[in-house]
Amino acid sequence: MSRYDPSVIEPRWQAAWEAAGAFTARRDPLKPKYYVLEMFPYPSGRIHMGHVRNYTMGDVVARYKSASGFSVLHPMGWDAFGMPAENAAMERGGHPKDWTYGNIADMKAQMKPLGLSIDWSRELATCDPEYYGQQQAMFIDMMEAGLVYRKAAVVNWDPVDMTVLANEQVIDGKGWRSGAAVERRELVQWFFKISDYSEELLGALDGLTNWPEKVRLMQANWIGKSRGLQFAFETVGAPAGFEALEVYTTRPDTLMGASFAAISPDHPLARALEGDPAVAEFVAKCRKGGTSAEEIETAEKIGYDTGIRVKHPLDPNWELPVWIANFILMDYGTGAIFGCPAHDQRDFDFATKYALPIKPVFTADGSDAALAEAFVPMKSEKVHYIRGFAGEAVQTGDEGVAAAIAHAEANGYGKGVTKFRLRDWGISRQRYWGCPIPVVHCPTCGVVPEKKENLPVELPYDVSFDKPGNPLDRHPSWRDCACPKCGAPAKRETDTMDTFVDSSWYYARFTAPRATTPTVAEDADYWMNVDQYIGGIEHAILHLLYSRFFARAMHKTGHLPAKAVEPFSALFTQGMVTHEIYKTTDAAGRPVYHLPEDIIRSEGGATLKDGTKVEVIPSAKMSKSKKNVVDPMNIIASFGADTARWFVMSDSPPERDVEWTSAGAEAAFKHLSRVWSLCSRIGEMPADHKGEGDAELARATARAIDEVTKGIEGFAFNKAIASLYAFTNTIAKANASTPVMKEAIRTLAQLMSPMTPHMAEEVWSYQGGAGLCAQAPWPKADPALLVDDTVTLPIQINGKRRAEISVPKDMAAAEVEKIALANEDVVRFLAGQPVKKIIVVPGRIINVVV
RNA sequence: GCCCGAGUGGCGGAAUGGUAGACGCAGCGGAUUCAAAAUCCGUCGCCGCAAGGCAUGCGAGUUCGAGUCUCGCCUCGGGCACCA
Repeated sequence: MSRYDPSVIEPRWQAAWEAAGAFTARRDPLKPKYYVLEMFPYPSGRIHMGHVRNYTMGDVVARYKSASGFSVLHPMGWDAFGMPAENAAMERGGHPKDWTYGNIADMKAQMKPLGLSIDWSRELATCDPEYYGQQQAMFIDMMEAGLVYRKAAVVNWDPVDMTVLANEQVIDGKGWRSGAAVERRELVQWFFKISDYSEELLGALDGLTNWPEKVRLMQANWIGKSRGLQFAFETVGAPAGFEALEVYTTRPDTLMGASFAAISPDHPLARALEGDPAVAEFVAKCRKGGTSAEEIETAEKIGYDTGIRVKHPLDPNWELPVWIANFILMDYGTGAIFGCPAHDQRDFDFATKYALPIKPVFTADGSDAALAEAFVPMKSEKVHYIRGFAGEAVQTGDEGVAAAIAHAEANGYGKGVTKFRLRDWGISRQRYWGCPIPVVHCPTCGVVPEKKENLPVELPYDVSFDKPGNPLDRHPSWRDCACPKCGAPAKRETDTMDTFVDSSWYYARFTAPRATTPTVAEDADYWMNVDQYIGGIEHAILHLLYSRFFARAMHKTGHLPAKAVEPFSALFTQGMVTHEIYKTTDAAGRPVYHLPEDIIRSEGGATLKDGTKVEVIPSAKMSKSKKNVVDPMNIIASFGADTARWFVMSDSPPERDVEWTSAGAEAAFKHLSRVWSLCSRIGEMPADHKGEGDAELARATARAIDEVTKGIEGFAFNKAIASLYAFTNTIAKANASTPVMKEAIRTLAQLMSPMTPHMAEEVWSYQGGAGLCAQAPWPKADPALLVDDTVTLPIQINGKRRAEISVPKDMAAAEVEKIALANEDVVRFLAGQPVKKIIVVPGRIINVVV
């Protein structure tokens, strides 16, 4: 065995795996199945360290499960539609399709050297007509199932990307991709009725016990269930048709503290009043105040008194003014509220500004003093109701709310309703590079779904990107078609689908990626669900919630079995790969960032190669703009894939961020080299070498198997790797006979194989392992070797460790006590004091209390 | 503001309520070398010559025993948000 040279061994073993078809997923009735999936990448053209970490984690699980006797499905695909392709076409010319498929080829070529155990025969790209045609078929099924509808809606319009964004895609009032300030526009849009499933999507979160608690909580908050009271105020002086004003409140117990009613500037009543120039002016002012968090945060609460009044439901003689207010949202509740300044800070600020009454409903102690700020205790807290109208005078907010709803229902002025924050999913995008919505607009029949035999509705290739907007609208002939119903000339829909639709079912498609239907029952039944899904926390809400909805829709339309409505049985969200940032400033004082490879790191500082001092900024997510990126290809070229894989899995727990350091990468390489030379040394040992350490090494081997197995099972890869370091050191120092040494190093190879599969194969074959290491069964630890005959027990005196003794594992507590008290250190520390109590925890510890 | 999560050596991090700091990095000492790199061996929380003392953000509490459990604070990170 020569020097460790990954550039030689890695391609060799990759070829061997491919020749053996080692990773081809097969439905095997004799084996349990295991489906492991990492969130598929967007084909940007380059892989980054985050990909390496993500796919290595999945690969560790896949290889481990495969060795453990499972029939494993571990596929890979491309989330290939979306705007970067169009942006590239606009910026650099060329065609989105060519750009995308070119990137896929590039990225695949970069992923292959990582030696991932992926079944590439199942590869798919969402921009393949073979894929999106099936998506169109499901869209039509969902239309028939009543899960799709059109409506005119005020949408978030991204003026740069010239497209509509889902609410979920608006971040701080800006488009999530372009970063442009979002405007409001009204368009007719296609929607999925995800809100039909609000209750179910919320309730089913409880069953997702193998999901991070954090993600479940984020989804629950997003769905946002609330219980409250809806009732109508009778209006006085309102225009015709507005005799009643519906309001919704989650605090009906504060009804006696009402001091005004307020409506959103988008409320129909506000619109009806816009004939008044003063109202029109005020409403326009409200709409201008953009939606960015910064603006909202600093925006002053403003209101306009309409002069209309409403009658309090509990006292017809009590009238409240109706204001239009900028802080009332039209799309939550009914777009109208009653304000209770005493118990809501916003209402308090508003009332203070416009001199409206502030009357407490409840207080902490039953007094009725004037308030300096709103009193908003937890609903679970008990308070004294001084203007309550339902239930006990002293009760919790929750009880007060329940009593108020009961009171309203009993007296017929309102009813308890449950509302959700979750809104329907608008999927229309005015873009070219997406899945065409398969419907036709017919002058006589209206909106008609395309016939399934005409699918896929394929994107035309001959389009231009010289103007903003949707190229499909401008295409000379693509829109022209025959009405699927009456055959008359008609026009195609030009909206394409949100790319989140594409990623909402790809996991199901992987079970039968070439089928002529979206899924195949036997395949879906065998492979679903995804047993382990791995990806970034950034998809905690959107992608995962949409997928959960889509799986339900696919079940309803017959494309997935009932057991697959929660498609991801276990979810793991991995942390990012971070790196230090290196900064200098140019003559004009602007920051200049430098790539890690241009930096010379020395003790206490860093310089450029010409000696210029560089400022080192603490580790942050790798980003092109900060230039703190390490190209996986460079790492593979200098150290090999196994080193990159080993490093990203070591040190940090997988859910936490890992900092990439060149020292760490070199350390990983050094360790692999050490394993390599250890393997050589053992290979050169004479076959008849005898040593004294056989039993000891056998025990260490068993312990390593046990620890690494537990580490992988528990997603504690860093701990598995720590055990492997320790085991390597043990073997290196061991003096055992040749067969035991060989057994140990072969076991080491197997235990390392999920992380460093190429090195593992090389060691395995060199030490006479049968077949491929990748196909060898996972080693089992002999339970008898996991327990030691003697144990070392620390002895504490009053909780402080003072001595330790070594006793046989099964020694009776009384006997242990005797030995402990006779120990010379113990005697010395006790100094004759009487022992009050002695606690012996078998196999763990002894504590002497004086 | 609300909801989560986390604070352990110089650093990344280990630790079913039971010997705090596994494993790795960096550091230090040594071997090898003409020398260096590489490699190997040893050492490595802080104070102290030592005995020993002090140490898991801070302060209490529960316990024979607390990094771990409870309560109150502080700091940092993440998510949500004029959501009625």
